[in-house]
This record gives sequence, C-alpha cells and structure tokens, in this order.
Amino acid sequence: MDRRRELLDAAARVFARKGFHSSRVGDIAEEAGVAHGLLYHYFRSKEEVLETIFRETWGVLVVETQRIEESGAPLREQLRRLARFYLGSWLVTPEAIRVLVREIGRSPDVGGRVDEIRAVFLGLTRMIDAAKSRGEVRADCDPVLAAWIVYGSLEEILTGWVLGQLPGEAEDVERAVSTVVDVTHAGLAA
Amino acid sequence: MDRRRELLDAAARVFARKGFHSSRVGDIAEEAGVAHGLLYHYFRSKEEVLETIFRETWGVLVVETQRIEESGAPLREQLRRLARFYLGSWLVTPEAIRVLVREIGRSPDVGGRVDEIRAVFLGLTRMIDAAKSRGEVRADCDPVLAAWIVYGSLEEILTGWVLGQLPGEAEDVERAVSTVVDVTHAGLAA
Amino acid sequence: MDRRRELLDAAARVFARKGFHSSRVGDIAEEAGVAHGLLYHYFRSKEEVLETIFRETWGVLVVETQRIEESGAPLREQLRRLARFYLGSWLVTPEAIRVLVREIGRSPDVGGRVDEIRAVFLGLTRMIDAAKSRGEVRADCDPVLAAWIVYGSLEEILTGWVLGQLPGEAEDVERAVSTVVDVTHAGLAA
Amino acid sequence: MDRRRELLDAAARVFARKGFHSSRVGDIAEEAGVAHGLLYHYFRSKEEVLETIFRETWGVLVVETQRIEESGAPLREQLRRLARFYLGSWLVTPEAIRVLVREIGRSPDVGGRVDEIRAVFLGLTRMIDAAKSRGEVRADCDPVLAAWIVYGSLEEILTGWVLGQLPGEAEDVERAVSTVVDVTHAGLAA
DNA sequence: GATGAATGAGATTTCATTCAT
DNA sequence: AATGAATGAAATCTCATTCAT
Repeated sequence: MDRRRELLDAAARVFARKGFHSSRVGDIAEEAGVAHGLLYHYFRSKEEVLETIFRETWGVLVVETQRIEESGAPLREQLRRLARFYLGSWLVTPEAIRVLVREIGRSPDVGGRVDEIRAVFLGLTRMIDAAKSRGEVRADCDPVLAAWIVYGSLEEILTGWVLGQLPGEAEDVERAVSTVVDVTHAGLAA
Repeated sequence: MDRRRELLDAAARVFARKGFHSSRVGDIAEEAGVAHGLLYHYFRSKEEVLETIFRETWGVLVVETQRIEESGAPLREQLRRLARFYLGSWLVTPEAIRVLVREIGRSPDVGGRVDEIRAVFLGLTRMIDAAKSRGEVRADCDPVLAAWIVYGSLEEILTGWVLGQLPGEAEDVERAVSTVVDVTHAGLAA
Repeated sequence: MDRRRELLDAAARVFARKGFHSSRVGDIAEEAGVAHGLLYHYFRSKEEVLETIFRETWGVLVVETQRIEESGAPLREQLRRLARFYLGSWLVTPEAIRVLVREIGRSPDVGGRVDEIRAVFLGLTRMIDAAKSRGEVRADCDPVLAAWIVYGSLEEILTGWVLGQLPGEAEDVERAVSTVVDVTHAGLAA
Repeated sequence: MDRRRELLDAAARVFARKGFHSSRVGDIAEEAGVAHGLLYHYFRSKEEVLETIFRETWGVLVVETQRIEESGAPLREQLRRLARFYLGSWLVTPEAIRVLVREIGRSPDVGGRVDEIRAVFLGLTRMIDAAKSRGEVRADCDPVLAAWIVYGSLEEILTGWVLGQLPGEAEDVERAVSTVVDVTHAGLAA
C-alpha cells in the first residue's frame, strides 16, 4: 500500500540488476506493478529515486558509524561493530547495498553526495587516530590511508557478493566479518 | 598516425572525464580530432571501445600478477611489487585507471570482463595460499577472503585518487604502497 | 482517435508516395500529425509498419481467395470474382496497393511474407486444377504456371495503374476485369 | 581484367541477392574482389551502376522487341519469340533479370527509365493491334490491356524463378514459354 | 589504376518526462 | 491516486562518396 516504498524497493532491485543507467523508468514501474507515470507522483525524476535510495541506505551507515565512534570502545571492538553492521546489511537489504556499491562513489557526478560519503570516512579516520593516541595503533600508520584500506576491504567483499563471486550466505558473512577484523586490526595494531 | 591508438586514448580521456554513459561518440571523435564516423572504422560500437580499454589496461595487470606469482618471492615482497605496479599505474595512465575504477561493474554486462578480473584474484589467492604453506601467513586465514581484502585496499586507494579525495602525487603513491604493504602483510602474517 | 490506424494509413500514403526506403519515420509521423516517437509506441520499427500494412492488405485477399475457391463456382465465375476483388481494391485502398506492388520482393527479407503470398497462389492453383478435373480447362495446361500467369496479369495491370501508365478510373477497372477474365479464361479453356 | 564488367556483374549478383537499397557499395566491391573506392573510377554513383545494368539488359530487350515487331510474323510466332527471348534470358543472365524484376518499374523513381520501358510495351501493343487488323485477334480485345497482360504473365514467371518459387531449370523455361504462348494466344485469338 | 582511411549528412530508435483523462 | 498516450531531445550508427597516397 505504501506505493512510495514499493517503488523504492522495486528501483533498488532493478538498479541492482542492471545498473542505474541501463534501468528504464518503465522497468522500475513494471517491477513495482504500477504504471510508469506514477513514479513521477512520488519522485521528481529517476535520478531522485537513486538519490533517495542512497540517502536512506547511506544515512543509516553514517548514523551507525557516529554511534560506534562515540562508544569509545577499543579499536578492535569498533572495527568489529563497523564490519558487522556494514557487511551485515548485505543480508538485510542486498539490493540497496548492491546499488550503493555499483553506483555511488563511482559515478562521475558524486557531486552532492560527496559530503555524506566523507562523513563515514572521517568517522573511521578519527576512530583510528584516537586508537593511535591510545597506543593501540602503530605510530607510523597514517590514519587516513588506514581508513581507506579498512573501508576498501569492506566494500570489496560486498562487491564480491554483489557480483556473485564470493559466497554470501549468513555464515559466510560472519566469517567475513571475523577475517576483515582480524586482518585489519592486526595490520594496524602496535 | 595510429588513429586507432589515438581514438583509444581520446576515449580514455573522455570516459575518465564524464563517465562512459555521459560520453557521446562525438565527444571522443572531437577529442581525437576526427569525424565521429571514423570511430566505426576501428570499432564496432562505443561499447567495444570501452571493452578494448578495459582489456588493454587490465591485461598488463594480469600479466604482471602472473610474473609476480611465478617469482616465488616472499609474500611481503610479492605484495610490494603488486601494490607498486597497481598503484603506480595511477601515475602512468591515470585516465585508464579512472575509467576502470568507475565503469567496472556498472555496465549491465560485466559478464565478459569478469574472467580477466578473476584471473588476478586467483593469482593473488594462490600467492597468499603458497605463503601460508610456507608458514608466512596465519593458519586461520582464508586466502580467498584475504585476496579480496588486499585487492579492496588497493582499489579503494585508487578510488580515493580518482575521486580526488586522497592526494595522489608521486610521493603519495609511494607512501600508499608502503602503508598498504605494511598493513596487509602485518594483518596476514603468522 | 485510433492512433494506430491513423499511423498505418499515414504510412501507407507516405510509402505509396515515396517508397519504403525513401520514407523517413518522421514523414509518417508528420503525415499522421503526431510526434515521431509515438510510432514506436505502436510498432517496434519502421519495418514492422510495412509488415503490418502488408499483412492487413494481403490478409483480406487471402480470405477472399479462399471464399472464392470454396464457392465451387465455374472457373470463369471464380476468375471474375477474383479479378473484381483484386483489381477493385485499387479503387478502395490505392495507397496500400501501391505499397504492395512496389515493395513486395524488394526488401531483403521477403521471407516472412512469402507464406501468405503462397497461400493465394495455392488457392488459385487449386481452383484451376479443380476446373481441369471438371473438364473446364485444357488437359495440357499446367495449373501452377497457369496460376502464375493469371496472377501476373492482375498484378501487372495494378502496376500500370500504380505507375500511372494505364488509366485507372472506375470504368477502366471494370473494363480491365472483363478483359483479364476474357483473355485468361479463353486461354485456359478446353 | 575488364574491371568495369566485373563490377557490373558483381553488382547484378549483389542487387539480385539483397535488393538495391540494402546493397552497400562495399558489398559490390567485395563481390568483385576490389576496394570499394574503385567503383567510383568507373561509375559516378551506386545509382549509376543500377542505371547501367538496366540499360544494358533492357536495351537488348527493346532491340529484340523491335526486331520481332518488324518481322511481321503471325502473332503466335511473335509471342513465341518474345517469350523465348524474355524468359530465356533468365538462363543467360539471371542476376540481371532478377534486378530488373525487383528494382525496375517498381521503384518510386522510374523517372528517366519510363520511356525505355514504355518502348517495349508500345511495341507489344502494336503487334497485337496489327494482328487484330489481320483478324488474328478478337475484335473486342483492347490491345493495350492485352499487352499488359502478356507482359505481366512473362514478368510474373520470371519473378517466380527469381524468388525461387517456381522451378527454373532449362526444361522448365521451355515449358513456361509454351504455356505462356498457348494461354495468351488462345486468350487473344479470334 | 587501385586502395582504404576519412568524412559527415542523415536515419532510426530510445526513453525520461508530461499531462489529459 | 493512477494511467499510459504523447512528446521530442538526444544518441548511436550507417554508408555513399571523396581523396591523398
């Protein structure tokens, strides 16, 4: 009954399947089982649909990253929570994640989104920097590069799932969380 | 005088600037200083141009990965050479890298490209596995996931440069190589 | 208000005027007073428009031929009805006739159309053959060749009208019917 | 060695196979085994190639028709010679014939060719009219329509061969000649 | 004569978006 | 709210023709 919601979910599925540019507005409407004109009651454009998916999905991530940062837990614990949240979302909303991975941050017009993406990176960087101050991280480690490495590890595994190159069942997710945390933490640790 | 080459380079520049989908065939031709019809003398379609850029750029990476694998050097050394080659390509052919980073996995038919990508992953996986046999890597470490983590770290840093979010001058590249090698090797090491 | 119909009729007029290959999709749309994009709402391609005109026009001829065959009337009567229907269509839908006469066998894929054409030929052949059994037709006459001759006579006269080489007013049509029937029937008769 | 000849023959074959509009200049050149640019040494345009084939092939027909007319032979004999020449050419230059049948007289721009086509019709009409004066043809028979009927019979049989719908071996040709002559002569005879 | 790279007008087709119903 | 016919800008691709070599 919430047509807006249905359209968003349908769009996520379609974008996930074919990519944003190759997805027609008609495909989304068909997936949602409505006439394509209806999409324009709820969104100004196809672009806005993507934008909305991005903000909804990414927004949650931003909030959670902040929460983790503010917890002040040890880095290893923070990494675990971040990895669990990020990779775990694959099980909850795989399509939205797929869209994020494929379309966002790679698109030539990241434009308006860049700040929100940066927020996550900054949070992660600050976590690592703080851990460094606490002596949990090697002194010669650049927190900025480290943040990119951690994030890249997470994103690549998501990509593997997205592209069907890595097994992405529930137990695989748990194993991936452990591995990423083990490797990155050991890699950064003093 | 090698018009095919000129068109390919022009296309890389244009794709890098505006993305594949937003680039018109006319843009490529204009960049190359020829009539757009000529592009169809050398390529069957705009898609084939992208495909060619992809194969060319990725091809050298495949070859180099093989070479590194066959060298049988210690894992740390192998990682260093891989990181140096991969990240170093940013200084050599930034446009092609930009195109690769942006377009891989965004077109509806990643299909054709996946095989060559997989070749690199398999090589990396085998390197880590071999190192594990030699006792250089922790026993509880899954080489497949580890390969994805290493690759993800590299690609994310490239993405940072592509998006202008990370400084990507020559000295930054060298530092990035060191950091990635330090972190991933320490993360994997026994 | 039946836009599909309007487009079909407009296309017939345009094709009749300039031939299929020289007609642009825009010409058809303009003739129908709509935007050219609308044509693709109703047809998959310009080719499909021609195909549809062909099938519609030829379809009634197939049906009528069958009806005439099943009537079991004497050959002369059958020839008269066939000629009247076939040549008479020049007065009813001259544009469609023009298109048929001009385009049949000129496009690279006559293939799809050949079956329906054959149906008429087979019907005509069977009529002549049956008449032969009844002793109305000379024993040494090959019904297949005879059918081609009859059909050729009809089509050539239509061609004459299409090309403006033969007068094609209502009374000319009636005279043509008589002449074709007289000549072919006398030619075949025992 | 006569490149011009080779190109003309190649063009006839290609036009016959795919129709004039669907034939590319490159197809003709490839068929002739030369570079496509060479065609423009011998002909001003693709159109001129068709024009040339038309004139060469049709020219012979015009001359022969005249000769037959001037022979003053009985109508039956004239019809036989005409049919033999016209249908017989299928065995000699089937491609050229195919082109004539498919492209000429049906094309929306018969323009310049109309006079030469008319010449054959006029000749045939005069033959029938003369025969009528000699009492060989029914008094109520319109020679103009009769000429179109005769010509249509011949052309349709050629079309049958062209489209592969009628068997067109040497003996079939002879049979077709007899049948057409028998039918049309009996049809016209007093 | 012979080649084929180069041109560019022009045609088809797609598809996001609008809007009357 | 919901529909889908209608629009038209824009993009890809084709191919006859030219011309330097």
